[in-house]
Amino acid sequence: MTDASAKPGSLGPQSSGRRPALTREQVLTAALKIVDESGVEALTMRRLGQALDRNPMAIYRHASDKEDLLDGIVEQVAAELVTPSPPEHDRDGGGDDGWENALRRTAHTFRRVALAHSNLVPLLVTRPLSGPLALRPLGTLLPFEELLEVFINAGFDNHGALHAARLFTGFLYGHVIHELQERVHAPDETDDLLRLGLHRLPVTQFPRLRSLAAELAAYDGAAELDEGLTILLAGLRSQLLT
Amino acid sequence: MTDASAKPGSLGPQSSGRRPALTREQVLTAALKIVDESGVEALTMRRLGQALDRNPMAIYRHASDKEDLLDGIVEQVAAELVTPSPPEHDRDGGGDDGWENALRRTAHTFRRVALAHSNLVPLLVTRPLSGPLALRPLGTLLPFEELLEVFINAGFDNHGALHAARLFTGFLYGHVIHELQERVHAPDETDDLLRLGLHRLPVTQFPRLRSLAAELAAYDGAAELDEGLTILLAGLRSQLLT
DNA sequence: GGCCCAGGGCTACGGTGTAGACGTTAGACG
DNA sequence: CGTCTAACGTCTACACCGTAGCCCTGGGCC
Repeated sequence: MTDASAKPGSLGPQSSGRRPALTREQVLTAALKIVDESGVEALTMRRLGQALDRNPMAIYRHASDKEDLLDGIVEQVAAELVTPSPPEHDRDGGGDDGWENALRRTAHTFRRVALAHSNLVPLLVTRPLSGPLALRPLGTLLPFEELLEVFINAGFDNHGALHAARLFTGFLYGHVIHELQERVHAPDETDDLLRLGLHRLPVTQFPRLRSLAAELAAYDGAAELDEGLTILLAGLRSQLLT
Repeated sequence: MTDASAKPGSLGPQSSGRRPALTREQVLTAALKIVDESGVEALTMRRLGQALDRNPMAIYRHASDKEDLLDGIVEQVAAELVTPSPPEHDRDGGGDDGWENALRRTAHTFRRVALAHSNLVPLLVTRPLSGPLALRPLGTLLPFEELLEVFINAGFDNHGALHAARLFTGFLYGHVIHELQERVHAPDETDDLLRLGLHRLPVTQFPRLRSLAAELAAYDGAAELDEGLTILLAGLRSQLLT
């Protein structure tokens, strides 16, 4: 051990400095970067250690597990979803259909964030399944709490609000899943059928899908989200009036 | 066909008789069994080989990849979703709101199948993200094609049908994800707050969620699905009338 | 001073997916 | 009949994975 050649030092002068010490946030940010750039399967303890210029095992000081690491990433992204400004006192004014606009904004924010971290979407949607709701990282529950608030302020009772909130987040999940599936197959092909790869589908089994080539080609995520919102909000509104 | 009693002695180092040769379906069935019983993370090439009493490498003759294996499993479960009886000629009769009932049935079937393979749900929801729609295993597209059929017969135009089908499957995804999250934490505790683990949540941050303990405790999946359907169908119906 | 202990480094272990070469056989075809 | 071929199964080997366990170090505490 006398040989303290300090390994891949390559840093500044050997003598003094200990490096400034990692924080959980740095770890999570680096991990998220890897996922964003190269996909979930590229997120490896060794690669993450490399990105942090630390020994892979150092990570375990800030995340007990790889599972915990993934939870942390999701939680960090979930933080991008919480609305920064609590519209507290506008309840008196036009609180009439304000809740619908609030939901529209929430939906578009969710869409934007999800698309900005599209590689993370599988985790975002799937992590909640790893355990009962109340044991999930608190940060991931905050957006849901905010939704509940919106619905209750809109006039739903407890049961209705819980239900509406579930319906709404389910809708959001569904939307991004579908939108991410719309990746074009061969962008240089002119014919819609070919460009989307729909020619692969047997005509007899998939008459409907094949005939939708034009619609599929003209996909517009934001518009689709809005249309879905219109339908969903109509349903919720009718529920509220009874 | 599942009966594999054909195995002669199941031993005899290399006695003589050749075993009846594997089929892709057998491989997928065995894989699905492992997933159902022990979770996705337990599905390992070696373990699957063991379950099939074959060398792990034999699997690669029937699935090019582990990815392909997973796709195959999902496809097999998707086959449980296709409605066996095509109601062809009842189009004349009471085609009025028949489509709503059809959707209700579809939804409950989906729920039943998803809960029967709850360990597979993450894959079911997530696999579609692994590539463009038209490149997915055909079997997984069939339920979608059937949905399109329903909506078009109900009177939606191409665009509307595509949209409605996406909305509907997104709703189904969302529902099962939420339902699976309702696993009770400590079933022997009498107080709802404690039993659900909600006491973990800081009161100041989660007033709404905590106050919903009773509702959360009384969760009924089928009922929730029906309520969601009511809302969603109301929205779709109003869309159809315009 | 003495102590503690959080943060980081290193090695090592058991497990993973799968490439590649090799055997064996059932059936096609002359 | 013999020969060829393609499918199926086996084995070995490799690179990589998550992480248990132990050590060292330095700054804050009494």
